[in-house]
Amino acid sequence: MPNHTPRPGSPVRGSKTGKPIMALFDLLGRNWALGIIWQLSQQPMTFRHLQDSCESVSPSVLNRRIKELRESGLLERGDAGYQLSDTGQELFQLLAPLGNWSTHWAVLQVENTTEPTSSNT
Amino acid sequence: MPNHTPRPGSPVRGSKTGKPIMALFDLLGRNWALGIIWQLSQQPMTFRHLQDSCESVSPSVLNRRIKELRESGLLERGDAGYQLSDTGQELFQLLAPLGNWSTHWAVLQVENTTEPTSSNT
DNA sequence: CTCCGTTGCTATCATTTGTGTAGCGCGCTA
DNA sequence: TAGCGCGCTACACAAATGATAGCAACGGAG
Repeated sequence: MPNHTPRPGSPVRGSKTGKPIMALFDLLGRNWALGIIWQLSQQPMTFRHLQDSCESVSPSVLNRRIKELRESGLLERGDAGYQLSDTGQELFQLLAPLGNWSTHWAVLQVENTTEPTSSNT
Repeated sequence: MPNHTPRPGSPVRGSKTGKPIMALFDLLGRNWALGIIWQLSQQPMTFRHLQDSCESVSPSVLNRRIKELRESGLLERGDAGYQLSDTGQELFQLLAPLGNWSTHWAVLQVENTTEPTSSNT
């Protein structure tokens, strides 16, 4: 079982030091992890609803991410399904600005895409 | 070549809508992407130096991440090697708080690890 | 009770991604 | 010329992910 939830203090994928920030990056740097947190920040969701929100995430991966996020204390089960824990809410507060920034970034990307050569009329 | 740099506005891994936030999450949710940004935020680095900073990243992956981050406008080449672009700096400003929070999170994790049963004195 | 739909979740397997190692071509210095 | 470090590539193997099918449990309707 080479796949384990990254924990600060213990070696993680690519980091033997276990620096908290690296453990966090290992946890969040897995497919759909950030997306799941993002979706759950809006409202608690059932497993299947979460699956629908993340358009095409397979149940195997979703289940793995949920398990990891639960073990990391970011996510928990409630009456309405899965939801962010207090810790998860804290994290989301830090992540939230990425929403606006990403649209700003999108504009820059489109500019660079539509204007490969920029120094003319 | 199924591996392409996620761009806002075009379908990304797991998101056909191409919502900017999802494209960003797709980009950052790849192994070492966040770590590379984190390392480069401290100082520009050469390819090999970056490889050492990220303890065991293989050159193939590092090269891929660099290419993706460059195409995304977050990273560029300078005299001292690779460095964050202005856009990349912007992003890092938003990510920076994660550094402190991750240590806070680490404390919570350790508490839960050392006290598996919590409902006593 | 059976039937039906929904739930969370697992099993399986093909595809994609990452790892680890070796090494190339280049430019520089001596 | 030889030696060095540079960015980067090639290759084979391991790991993670994607996609699909399906199970057991629960609740409500009949």
